[in-house]
Amino acid sequence: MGKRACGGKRKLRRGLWSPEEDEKLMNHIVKYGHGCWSSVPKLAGLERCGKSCRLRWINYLRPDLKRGAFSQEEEDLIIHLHSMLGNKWSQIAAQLPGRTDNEVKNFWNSYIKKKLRQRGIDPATHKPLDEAAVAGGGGGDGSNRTAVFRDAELILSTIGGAAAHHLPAPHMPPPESYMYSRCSTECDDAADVVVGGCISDGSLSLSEYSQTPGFTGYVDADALHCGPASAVIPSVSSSSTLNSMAGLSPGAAAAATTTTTTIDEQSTITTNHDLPFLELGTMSAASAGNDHYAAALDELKWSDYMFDVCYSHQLPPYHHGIYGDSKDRAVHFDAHGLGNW
DNA sequence: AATTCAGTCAACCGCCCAGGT
DNA sequence: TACCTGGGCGGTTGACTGAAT
Repeated sequence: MGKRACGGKRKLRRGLWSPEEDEKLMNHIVKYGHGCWSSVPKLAGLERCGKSCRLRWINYLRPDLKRGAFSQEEEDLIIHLHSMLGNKWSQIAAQLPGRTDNEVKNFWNSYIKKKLRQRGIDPATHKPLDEAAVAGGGGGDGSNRTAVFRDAELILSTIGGAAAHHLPAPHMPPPESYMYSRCSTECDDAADVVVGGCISDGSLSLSEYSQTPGFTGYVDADALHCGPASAVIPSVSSSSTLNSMAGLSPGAAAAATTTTTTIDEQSTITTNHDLPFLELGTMSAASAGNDHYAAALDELKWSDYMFDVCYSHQLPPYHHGIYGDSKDRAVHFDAHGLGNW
């Protein structure tokens, strides 16, 4: 099985994308949508394979990307989700608006993994390292995640600071903002797991992970394979949702990301997925004085800049150079068809 | 100033899965 | 039912960059 890597007979370009290629791809998708990815390169006049175009779009050109530094809340959420899902980067990223699976994966591998190890936690199992070793060398697939993970405790004991108190210690009752819903199937491996201070008595899903007034992270119940009783919570970071939003204007898309979703018969939660740049700005405002957020703001890259400016001035994006970063790769895009967003 | 090293991140590769024929 | 194709995902690689020596 398995297909050949893209390329085939044609000699296709590989490696880093040039600004010109980005422009071609962006203009094409803005005008026509991506449709069938394999036809995109031809239609867009690119000597790339469809896969490469898709990846470039999803990981870099997509207008809803947040970029910039991960916030403490995002980091906490990633750790929690990883303890439940393992290396399901796409599912984890789906709960982090504006983040891509690649970004989350890189962040995990380059930063969180190391941080957990330094704290004596096996990043694969979320157990103490010595315990993980006894358990049989720690199996790197995360399949043995079900016994004990104390990320909340870890975070509380290590980061101090603003975000820590938003996570309950394992012995503390959860704040009201934590809402759990029972799921019917496929969550058995979560049995007896300590999650944010609650020990479930069986199937468990963390349906809302609300930590700060300015930040709400969501666990897509479907992403947790928690059965049909759970509702799907839209996430603007998922590519499927992005596709569905392709027909919306930015304003409409922003509006569309504010939804009310019924989780089960007892619980109703209101999601408030602001667009990424707005969210980051909100977090920053809510966390004034927190250097972490200040740093995050400082590291805003082109997408944040571009969309901030465009939305706030009711302008279509891409009138501004999209490469607002230090690489100084100014490119201007054709604004036609942006009503499609 | 030059070199080495480590960290980050964009991109590719190979596999799996779903849908169509 | 078997095969084919496209989309998607996770793992890995390699270029780039900044810090350390």
